[in-house]
Amino acid sequence: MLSERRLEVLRAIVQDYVGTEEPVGSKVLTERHNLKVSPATVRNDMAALEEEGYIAQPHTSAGRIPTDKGYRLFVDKLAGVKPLSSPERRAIQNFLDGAVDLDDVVGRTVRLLAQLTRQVAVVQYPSLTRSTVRHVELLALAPARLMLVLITDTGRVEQRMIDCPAPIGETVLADLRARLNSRVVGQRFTEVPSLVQDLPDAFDADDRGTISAVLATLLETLVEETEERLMIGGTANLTRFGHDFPLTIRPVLEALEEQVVLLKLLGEAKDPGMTVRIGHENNHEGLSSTSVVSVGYGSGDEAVAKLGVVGPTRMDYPGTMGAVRAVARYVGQILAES
Amino acid sequence: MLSERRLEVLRAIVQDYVGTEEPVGSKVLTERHNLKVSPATVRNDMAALEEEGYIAQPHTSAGRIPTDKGYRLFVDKLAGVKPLSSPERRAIQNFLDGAVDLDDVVGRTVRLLAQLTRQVAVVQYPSLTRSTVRHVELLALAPARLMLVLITDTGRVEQRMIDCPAPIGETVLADLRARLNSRVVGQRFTEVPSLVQDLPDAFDADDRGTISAVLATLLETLVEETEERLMIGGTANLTRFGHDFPLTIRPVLEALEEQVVLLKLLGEAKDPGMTVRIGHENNHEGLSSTSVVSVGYGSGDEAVAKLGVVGPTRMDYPGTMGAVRAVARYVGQILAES
DNA sequence: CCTGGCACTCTCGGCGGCTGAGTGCCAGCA
DNA sequence: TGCTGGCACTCAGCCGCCGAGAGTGCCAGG
Repeated sequence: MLSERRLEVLRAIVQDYVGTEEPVGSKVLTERHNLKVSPATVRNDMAALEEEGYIAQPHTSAGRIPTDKGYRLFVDKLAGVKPLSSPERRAIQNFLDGAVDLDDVVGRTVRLLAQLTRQVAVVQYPSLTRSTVRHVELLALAPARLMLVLITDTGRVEQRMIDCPAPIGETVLADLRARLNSRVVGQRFTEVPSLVQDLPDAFDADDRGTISAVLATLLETLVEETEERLMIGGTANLTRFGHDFPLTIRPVLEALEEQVVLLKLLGEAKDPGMTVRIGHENNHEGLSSTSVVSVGYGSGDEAVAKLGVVGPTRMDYPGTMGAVRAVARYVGQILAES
Repeated sequence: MLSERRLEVLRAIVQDYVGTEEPVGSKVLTERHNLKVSPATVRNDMAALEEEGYIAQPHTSAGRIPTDKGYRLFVDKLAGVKPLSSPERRAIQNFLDGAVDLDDVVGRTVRLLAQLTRQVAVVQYPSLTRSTVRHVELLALAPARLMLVLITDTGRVEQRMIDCPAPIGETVLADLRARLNSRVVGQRFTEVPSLVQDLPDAFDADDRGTISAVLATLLETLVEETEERLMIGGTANLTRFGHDFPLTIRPVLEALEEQVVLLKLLGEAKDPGMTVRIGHENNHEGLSSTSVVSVGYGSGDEAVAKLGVVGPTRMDYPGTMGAVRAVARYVGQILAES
C-alpha cells in the first residue's frame, strides 16, 4: 500500500504532466505543488512509484511520466469529476436547444463535446434494441412494390423497399397496416416477432406471400438496424496529440473509421455510469495510447446509447469526465422532450 | 507558348514528383524518362518553366517541384483520365452491390472511394432540390400530434413532428393525405408550394389551422432539408500527406469538419463533368495545399449530387480522376435501380 | 524517516566541416 | 539557332563533437 504522500506525489505528477506534456522532475514538483518535503524525499517516493509501475522514465536523465497503471490509480482514487462552470452549462443548453431532428441532435452533440473537451467526440445513435415501435407505415409505390417505414419512440425512422410476389389491393393493405399497428405499436423490438407471427393466417391465401414478405422485411429491419450507428467529430483535435506525429495519429484515425471498433469499445463499457478505459485497456493496437471516456445517455431513466470522448492517455480526466457527464444529461433531457 | 519538349519536361517533373515526393533534378529526369536530350538542355527548359511560374525550387541547391500553376497545366493539357483496370471495376461493383438503403449506399461509396484513391473521400447525399416527391405520409401519433413523412425519388426519407392547433379527425386526415398526394407526387420540390397553396380552402374552417400547419411543415422540410448533407471517409490517409505534419494536416481536418466549407467547395464546381481545383483555387486557407477532384452523379441523366476526393496537390491526377469518375458512374447505376 | 550534498548519466542544442545533388553559365559544335 | 559537355558555385543535410543543464541514485548525517 502506498503512503498518503506518495499518492499525493503521483497526483502531482499526473497533473503536471497533463499540463505541460513534459516529463516532470523532482525539483519542479516540490516547487509547483508546494509539497512540504524536499526534492530528495520526492525522489525516493518516485523510485517507489516506479518500482510499483505507476510511473516511468523516458530516458535515464529525464523526469517521470505516468504509466497507464498510474493514470488508472489517478482516475480511481485521486481524481474527482470536475463539474462544469455555469457559463459552460448555459452554453451546452443553448447549443443543444433548437435541434430539429435526431440527426441534428446527434450532430450538435458531437460538435459540442468535441469543442468542450478539445478532443475527439463519439456519439452513438439511440439504440433500437431497447426502443419501442411508435408506428409502422406501408406505402404502395407501385402495384407490386411497397415501402415499409418504421418509426421508433426515439424519433428514428427506417425505411425499406419491398418487392411483392403478387400485387396487393388497397383495402388489403389498409387492413394489414391497421392490424400490424394495433399489434406492435408501443411494443419493444424484441417482442415484435412473436406478436406478428400468425398475422398471415388472417388473410387470403393470395396475399399471404406478400404479407410474409412484409413481415420478413420488418423483422429484418428490426434486427439489422439494431446494429448501431455513430457520429464522430473533432478529429482535428488529434493534431494536438503529441510530437511524433504520423505514427501516433494514424492508427487512431484508422480505428475511428472502423465503426465496429468504436462500437465494441462503447459496448464493452458495461457500467451504465461513466467508464474510463486507459491505454491498453482498450484492447486495441491503434488505441493503445488513447483513453476513452464514455457514459450512457437516454431519454428517461434508462440508457439507450452511449457517448464519449477519445483522447490521449495524457488528458485532463476530471475535466473531460465532467464535460461528458454534463453533455449526456442534457442530451437525455432533449430526447425526453421530443 | 511553351515548346513541345518543355511541356514534356513539365509532365515528367509532375509524374516524378508525385511518385517520389522529392524535388526532381535534371539528371534523374533524363534518366528516368528517357528524354532524348542532355541534362544541360533540360536545365535550360527548367529555367524557362520556372520563369513562367510552372515550377519552383524549394532551395537553391534542390530540384524543382511543380507549382499550382504547373499542376493546372498538367491536368488541363498533359494528363488524361486513367481508366480503371477491370479487376478494379469488378471490385467496385461487388462493393456497391448489396447496399440496403441510401445511407448504406453513401457509406459504401465513401469507403470505396477512400480505399481506391488512398485519399479522403467526400460524398454528398443526393440533393433534394432536383428531386421529386414520391410520397407524403401523415400519421396521427396522438389526437393533436401528427408526423409528416416525406419520401423522395432518390430514396431519402424525411420526417417531422407537427403539433396541431386542434385535434383532427381520421377521415379528414385521410382526405388530406389523398389530396396532398394526388397533387404533389411526381412533382419537383420547387413546384410544390404553388400546388398546395389553395388546399386549406377545400376543408372546414375548424381544420384549416391544422392543414396550414401541415403545409407549413411540409414546405419547411422541402426548403430546410434541401441543405445538403455529406459523408466523409478515409481521413487516415491524410497521414501520408507530407513531412511537416501538424501544420499541414490540421487545417485540412478542420476544413473537413466544416460541412459548410465542403459543400461550398463542391457547389462551386459548376461543371457537371469532372472538376479539379488545385491548391489556392479552392479559395480556402486550410485547403491551399490540397486539390479537390469532384464530379456530379445521379440516378438518371441528371446529376443530383457530387462526390469527390480531397488530397494533396501532389496527387496522381489521372488515377484519381479515373477512380472518381468510375465510382460516380456505378453509384448512379445503383441509384437508378433502386 | 527526512534532508542536503555529490557524483554520474544522458538529452539537447549549437558549431564546424564535409559531401553530394543540383544549378547556372559559358564556350564549342552542328 | 539550339544542343551539349564542362566547370565552378551554392547550399541542405549529415556526422561528430562538446558543453550545459536537468535529473537521478546514493550516502551519510540529523
